[in-house]
Amino acid sequence: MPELPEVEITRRGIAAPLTGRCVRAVIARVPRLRYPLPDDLSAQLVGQPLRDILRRGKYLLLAFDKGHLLLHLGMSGSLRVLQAGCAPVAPQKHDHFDLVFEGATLRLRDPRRFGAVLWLPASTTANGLNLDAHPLLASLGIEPLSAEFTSAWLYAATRKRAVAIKPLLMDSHLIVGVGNIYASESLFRAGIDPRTPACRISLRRYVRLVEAIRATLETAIAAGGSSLRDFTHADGNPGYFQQQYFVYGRVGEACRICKQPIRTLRQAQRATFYCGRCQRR
DNA sequence: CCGACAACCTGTGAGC
DNA sequence: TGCTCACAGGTTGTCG
Repeated sequence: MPELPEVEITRRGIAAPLTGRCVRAVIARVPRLRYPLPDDLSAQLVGQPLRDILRRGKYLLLAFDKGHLLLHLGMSGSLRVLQAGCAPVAPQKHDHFDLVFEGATLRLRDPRRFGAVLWLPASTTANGLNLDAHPLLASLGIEPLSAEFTSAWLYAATRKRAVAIKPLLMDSHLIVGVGNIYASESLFRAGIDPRTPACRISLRRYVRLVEAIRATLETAIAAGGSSLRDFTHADGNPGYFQQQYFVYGRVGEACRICKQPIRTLRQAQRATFYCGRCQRR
């Protein structure tokens, strides 16, 4: 499920009720997700107050004095907060991991188990601040909502890339957080055919693409922000939202701009959706 | 370095 | 109803 907007919405949704609370217990029900779960999490976390929750790409980083707990939601992961005051909620089949705080529990559900829970001790994160020292974070690309993400940067970064622009947008070593849905949506907004080789796109068109990526992500965050309260509902779904997509999942339906049917194709084994009239090479 | 592909895992919906 | 298949919002590792 989660691309950058969903992860950011999750971050905000769980930070509000959990920041400042102390960890009481760690409950791991399944020994491995994408990687084996660390076996000493209780020793590291119990008694520690949660200082902050950061996001880098699609990774969430729960900051404690002794290090960071890294969470990734993979394809199917979600987090929610169970308030201690409410009736206890029995863990379901795919509820693999609980972080029990004083007064509330953070619960990770992930049916496909492509997600991750890792412990990054402060000692290996170079004075506790430089998270980029961890191999999973070290090779991550630019944050698309940062000031550094500009058309000039993207143009320069793509001069020698013959690959089609759509799979390139999804390459987290170049840009983080843009997944299969928002890559298609951004290219539609920018009027660019998803098959266009990245090196053949002009600076002018990259100006439009960078604006489109920002608008797409920010619109999605804004749409999800209205459902933040769901993160603390006892049995609600954790704040993901129905959004009006321009092209994603709309094969055969009329383009919202020109009424031509939306088309689909496969790129890098992923479905791409686009409008053949509104988007050009 | 670049690009293409398989792999990880479970659930769901379509078609027979 | 039950089977099989294709596909699902991510990332890594391997190969040429």
